[in-house]
Amino acid sequence: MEKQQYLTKNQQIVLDFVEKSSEPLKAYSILFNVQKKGLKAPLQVYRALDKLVEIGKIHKIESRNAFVACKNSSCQVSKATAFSICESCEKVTEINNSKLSKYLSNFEDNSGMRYSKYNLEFFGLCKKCKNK
Amino acid sequence: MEKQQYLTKNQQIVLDFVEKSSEPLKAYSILFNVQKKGLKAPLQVYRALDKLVEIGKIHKIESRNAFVACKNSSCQVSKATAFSICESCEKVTEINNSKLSKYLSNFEDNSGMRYSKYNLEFFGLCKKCKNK
DNA sequence: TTACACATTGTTATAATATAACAACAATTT
DNA sequence: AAATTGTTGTTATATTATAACAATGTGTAA
Repeated sequence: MEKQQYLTKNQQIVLDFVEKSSEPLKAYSILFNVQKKGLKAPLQVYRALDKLVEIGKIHKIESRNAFVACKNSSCQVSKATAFSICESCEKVTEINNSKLSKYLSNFEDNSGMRYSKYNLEFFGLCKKCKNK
Repeated sequence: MEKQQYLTKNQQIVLDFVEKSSEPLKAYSILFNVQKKGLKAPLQVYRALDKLVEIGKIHKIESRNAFVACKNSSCQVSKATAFSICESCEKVTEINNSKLSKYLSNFEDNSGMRYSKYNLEFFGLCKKCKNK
């Protein structure tokens, strides 16, 4: 088989659902919601998510074990991600800041390691929650 | 009770064990290893870990669900953490780079959110694994 | 010093997150 | 068609983490 260019049915179903959501979704919440579409088992969802994360259509919010669709249409691969997370309302936003991504993509320390990927999560209070 | 200044017995046992390790430890691996010291249940370990993470003695590697002792003796609170992770051998190192931490601690985007905390994980191949 | 508040503990049970293993099926290449 | 490889469905199970609650400890203040 050639390198995959189209999404499989399950991947498309999962992606569609995640893209519709305004907030990060848990795997089992996705599962519950796509069961009517035929995905009955956790593995079907996890496999779709794995692939979607790999190709950058979906990002995993590691600190929350949750998944969001990538808002950045040019994002082909999930190799440089940054998010802001409100610790009160749990609102998550993908940060799209070229200065930041340039800074981090070029970051080198004295370990001799060259980094091919990073994930950054910022925490704080969003505007709304700050004013409560 | 006053704000805690000393670690409880369970917290000390868990911290001692994690500090001895050269690699990140999983909660259940910690549990298994401290059972002879009297911590029998997962919750006892998780509670100790929670507190130790809160006070900055231990950091959680979110992408690995694993815990490492903080190598930075001045780290009182776990609010600005950065790690390098080798995707081949899984070696994890805490990055201690004042430029980086200054840059990230002062980072602001246009969301109106001020960040009080961040966690950054870099991925790549360490020196050893690169030369294999 | 007794009583109160409150944090910590131990314990059992269970929830939530994620993967192993394998047989069946589908698509592509040889 | 045979070989190869990837995807699917399925069952079972592993791994990670928390709920609930009674018991115990510890500092503070009446």
